[in-house]
Amino acid sequence: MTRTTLLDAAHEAAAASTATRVAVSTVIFSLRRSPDGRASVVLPLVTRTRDPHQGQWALPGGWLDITESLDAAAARTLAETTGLAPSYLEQLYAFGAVDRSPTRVISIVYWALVREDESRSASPDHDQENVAWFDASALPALAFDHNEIVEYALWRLRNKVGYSRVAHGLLADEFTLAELREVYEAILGRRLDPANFRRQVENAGNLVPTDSFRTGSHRPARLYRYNQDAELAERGPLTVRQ
Amino acid sequence: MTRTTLLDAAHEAAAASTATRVAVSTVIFSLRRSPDGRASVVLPLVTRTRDPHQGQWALPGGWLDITESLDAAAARTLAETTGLAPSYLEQLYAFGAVDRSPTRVISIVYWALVREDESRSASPDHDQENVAWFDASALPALAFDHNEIVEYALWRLRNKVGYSRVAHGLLADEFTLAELREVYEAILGRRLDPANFRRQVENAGNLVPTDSFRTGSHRPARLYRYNQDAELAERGPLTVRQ
DNA sequence: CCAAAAGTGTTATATATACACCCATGT
DNA sequence: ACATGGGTGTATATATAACACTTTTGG
Repeated sequence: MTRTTLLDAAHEAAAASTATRVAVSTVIFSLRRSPDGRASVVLPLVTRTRDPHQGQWALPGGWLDITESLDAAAARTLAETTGLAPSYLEQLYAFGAVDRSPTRVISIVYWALVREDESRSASPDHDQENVAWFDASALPALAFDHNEIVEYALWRLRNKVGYSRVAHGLLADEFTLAELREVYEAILGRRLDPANFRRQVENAGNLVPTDSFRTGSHRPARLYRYNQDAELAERGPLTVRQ
Repeated sequence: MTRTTLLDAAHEAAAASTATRVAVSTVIFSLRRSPDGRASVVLPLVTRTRDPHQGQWALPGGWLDITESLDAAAARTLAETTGLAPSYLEQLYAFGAVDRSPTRVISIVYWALVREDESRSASPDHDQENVAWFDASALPALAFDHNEIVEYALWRLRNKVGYSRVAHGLLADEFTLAELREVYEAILGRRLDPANFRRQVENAGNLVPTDSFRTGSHRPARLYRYNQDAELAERGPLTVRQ
C-alpha cells in the first residue's frame, strides 16, 4: 500500500491495524414462469466450498479488490456468478455486526435485477457448477445472516415497485401490460385489477405504446416500451448508473 | 468470511491482502430557531487537523474499530463529536469510489437526529474545539465528497419525513402541532397549511394529546406526545434500535 | 377591542378501488 | 359460437388541497 499523503507514523500504524476485510455480495432477482403461466421471483445462490458454513447455500459475492469501487465489485461478482449484466443494480446495506462471521467481515450488499430471458441463457465463461436458482419465497437455511439479508432485499424490492419503475428491469424491451402486471403481482404477492393497473401505469407517463402486438391466444395485446427520458428524473441521488 | 465460490489458496492469500480501511461518518441533523422564530436544519462539522484536506470542514467520524459494529461506531463517533445521544440513527450509504480519498478508504455513513434542546447543552467530555454548527442549506466547501453526502442525507431526510414519524426526533417529548409543523417546514423548505397539517398528523394516529398547553402568546396550544406503540410497526427491517 | 395563533368546517380536485361491460381473437 | 383475455366506462370511497370561519388568549 503506497501512501501519498502526510500521515504521521502513529496514525499510520493505528489506521493499518483497523483495516477490515470487506466483502461484496449481491441479491440477484429474476423472474421464472411456471407452466401455468404464473410468475414468481427467483434468485441464484451458490454453495460454499469451504468453512465457515461449508456446503450451505449463500449469496454470490467475493472480496472487495483494493482497486475497484463497491459498485464495480458488485457487478463483477454478479457476472462471475450468473454470466449476466444486471438491468438494475443498487446498494442495499452494509452489514457489520461483529459476530455475523467467525472472523470480522463487513459485507456491502447490493441487489440487482436481471431480465427473465437472460437469466436462462447459459454464458460460457461463468461458473455454473455451484449455482442454483431458488424461489424467493421458499429459501433453504442460508449461511451467515443471508436469510435476513434476502428478506430485507425483498422488502426493498416490494417497496420500490410501488413508487418507481424498477419492474421493467425484469422484462424484455417490449412487453404487454399483462406481463408488466404479472411482475407486479409476483413481487407484491397479490393480484391486481387489470383495468385499474392499466390506468395507473398509463397515467404515470412512463410507457410508450408501440405499433406491435403480442399475438398467440385470444385478443392480441399491445406491446409497450419504457420511456427512457423519464429514467434519469426518477433516480435518487445515488443510484448506480449502468 | 463470506467467500462463496471456489477459491484456491492463492486467491485466499490475495483476499487477506485486500483488507481495507473502513471509516464511519455521520451526518447529524438538529434544529436551530432564528430570533424571528423560523426554524432551520443545522448540522455539526469538524475541522480536519491533518492532510488530506487539512483545515477544511468535514463530517464527524472516525475509523471503524475491529471490535465494534458499524452502528456502535456511528454512535461512538457521534458522541465524541457532540457529546449527545441521537434520538434517531440510520445507516445512509457505503461510499467506496477508489478516488474519493488519496488512499483507498471506504466510508460507511450514517445520519442521525438530535433534539434541539440537547444540541445546545455543552457536555463536559467531548471535544468542542473543532466543532461548529452550520445551516444545512448554506454549507462551505467540505473535504472529500462530503458535500454530496450531505446532499444525499438531506434528500433522505426530506423523503422520510413524508412517510414516517422521524420529525419527532428533532423535538422534545411534548410539543405543539405548530412546533411539529415548523419541523416539517424546515425540512421540506416550504410552508404547510396549518389546518390540513393538523388533520393529517391526527389521522395518522401517532399523536397522543396531553392535558397540558403551551402558553405565552395568543391562544394556548395543546401539547402532544408521540405514541410509542406505533414506533415498532413503522420501522423498516434494518433500522437501528436504540 | 384588536391582533394573531389555535382550532373547525366546507368544498373542489385527484386518486384508489370495485366491478359492469364491450371488443377481438383462436379454437 | 364461445371462451378468454384485452380494453373501456362508471360509481363510490378516500386523500389532498385551498380557504373561509370561529375560538381563545395577550396586550
